[in-house]
Amino acid sequence: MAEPFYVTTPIYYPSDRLHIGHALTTTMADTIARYKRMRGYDVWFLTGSDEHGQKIQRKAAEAGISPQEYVDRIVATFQELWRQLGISYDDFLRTTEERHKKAVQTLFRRLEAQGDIYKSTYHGWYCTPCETFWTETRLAQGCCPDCGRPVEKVAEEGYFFRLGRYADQWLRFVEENPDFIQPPSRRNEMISFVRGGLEDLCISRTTFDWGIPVPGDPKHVIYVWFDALTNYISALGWGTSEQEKFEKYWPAVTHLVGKDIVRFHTIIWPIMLMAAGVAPPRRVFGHGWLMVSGGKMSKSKGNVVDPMVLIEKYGADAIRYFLLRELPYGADGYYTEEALVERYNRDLANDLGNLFSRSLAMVERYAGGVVPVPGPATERETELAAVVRHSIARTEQELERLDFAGALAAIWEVVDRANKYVDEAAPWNLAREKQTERLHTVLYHLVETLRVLTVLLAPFMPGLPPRVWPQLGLEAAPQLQEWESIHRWGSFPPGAKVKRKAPLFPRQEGVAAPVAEAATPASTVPQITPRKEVTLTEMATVSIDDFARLDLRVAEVEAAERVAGTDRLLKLALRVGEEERTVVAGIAQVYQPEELVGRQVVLLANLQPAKLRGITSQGMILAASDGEAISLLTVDRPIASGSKIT
RNA sequence: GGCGGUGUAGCUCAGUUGGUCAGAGCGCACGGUUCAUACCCGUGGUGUCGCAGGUUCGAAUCCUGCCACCGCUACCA
Repeated sequence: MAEPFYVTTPIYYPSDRLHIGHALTTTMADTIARYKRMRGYDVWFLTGSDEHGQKIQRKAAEAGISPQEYVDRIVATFQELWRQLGISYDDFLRTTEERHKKAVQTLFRRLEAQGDIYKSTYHGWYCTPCETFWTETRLAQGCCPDCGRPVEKVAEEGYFFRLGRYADQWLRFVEENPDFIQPPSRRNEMISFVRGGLEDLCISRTTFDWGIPVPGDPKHVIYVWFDALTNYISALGWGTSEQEKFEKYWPAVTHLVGKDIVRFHTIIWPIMLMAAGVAPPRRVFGHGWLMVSGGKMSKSKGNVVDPMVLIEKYGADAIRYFLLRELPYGADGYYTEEALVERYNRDLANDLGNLFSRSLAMVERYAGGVVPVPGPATERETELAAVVRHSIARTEQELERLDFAGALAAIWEVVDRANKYVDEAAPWNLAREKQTERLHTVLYHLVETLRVLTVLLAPFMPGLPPRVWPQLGLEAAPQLQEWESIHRWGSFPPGAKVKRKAPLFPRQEGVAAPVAEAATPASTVPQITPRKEVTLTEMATVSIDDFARLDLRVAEVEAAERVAGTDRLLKLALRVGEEERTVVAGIAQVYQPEELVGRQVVLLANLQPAKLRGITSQGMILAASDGEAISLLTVDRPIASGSKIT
């Protein structure tokens, strides 16, 4: 019986599109889910959407549609983002689903029947300009502590959950389970919060009706946290006649949440469960925020970063890598596009991608593309193997504690060591001196290192292995792609045919380097500087060899159509000699599809394929642009399709 | 206001119980190499370890005070 592992993200609120911060939590969850699957766990990965509440109701009304229709539309964008990011969730729970509503009502009835829920009146202080509730204790001379203006006393009839009754039980639980709340700094905060005394929690509202009705009192709807948190068990079938999933996966759960909602997950949620006689979750991890210019992302600050745009530009793997690499354990990280490009170029292009590139190039050049039989290992190989072994152990450790940045740092120990190994072993010298056995030993250890790296990186960058295995000639050897196999150093089968292809992560050129600011204070969030236009004089010169690396071809447009939902993109079917290519081009504002058919255009044929709007674009059509006008490059007189441009 | 935390090279940060603990990565400078995506490898400098006292043979590491910054302080998705 495989050990169960259940991982969840928060269910996101579909009042708006998701931003890069949501992608962070979900990417973390996906990475740990993929890792645990590779380790043989029986994994269940849940995400979803929290669809009730006043804000949704209001937004839907503004849009002139029903709340359900409104959330249906937004949730579709969620699911599209997760698809593009490669999120491998097993279930997507929507709180408007019957299965969820039933579970919430069952839980409500149960707690009410045992006296843990009662009807009373909610009192609080409300600052109308700030739209914020305050408790008595936090008021500054009876006024709003934020703006100093007077506050209003508000009272509303509501149902209350007896949180306070369980404070001691909670403290005992947390004491007996020191790893329950992570990181420890959050744990301490929560403990001191509970020690300060727990008040009962108001869990219903009467001011709107887009929600789950209170059983037997439909004037009230069940409010936010009682509704939302229950998703973690309603999705497993809790409280129904079909709750095998609940029995299997609960409470072996890891809840991943942002630091802003740690309290709800570590205090309210476990107490709801305790009251219901259900075991509390095993682990709640509160990660930091991804900060952007101006602090936390928010629509009003206008600093929201759309992950979809970044995925189109840099690829899902690169975005996942950045998100996972940039947040030190439990702390905040900082996003700027420059930081993203710098990470990308340094870690992915220069170090990792280039290691694959140079290694495979040498196997092709010095061994005819066939992985050779290694000779006896020397101290160099022993040391390389030791670094690999250490890195694997550390990666596993860091992943268990959800330190993704630490795990990636551990993996890069191998990347760095392997690059150094190439330099020390200098295969080009061995080839020149005809030290064939030694040369074969080095090449073998290089490809074995690439294999291990690919397995290690699979949970982080799921798009990588499918691109790498064919290059290593291992696409038909699934057992060598498994996690367990990397514990057996030297498993790479000699005789495999490698096939070097385009760089895995081509360098991102043309984005302005970060402006060197003198002594930026540590507390200052880096500013996002607009992308700089590169002028002629600023471009570095290239050699004729650099130019020769571009495979430019004449292609004929066979068909063209607009890409639905965009106003700039055209999908083109091209004939390049004998070959057919699909290319997406951003020229729809200037060119009509029908005027392009039959024309000859210039194609950059060996550009790394990219997905645009879900369509894989296999190359790029060249065009001139002065910022507004666009003019396609074409040939001066007709010539055979597929002709090379030199 | 209350509770907790942080302050170490230009930047981001490691530094268990006090004695090679003054470090890593990035950036910068110089050198090497040519397999590779102008990439990789090596070498190097800078720090009064927030400030001021104290304990100790000895403190970045313990104690006190001060300064600065951050987190939590309930019904907000």
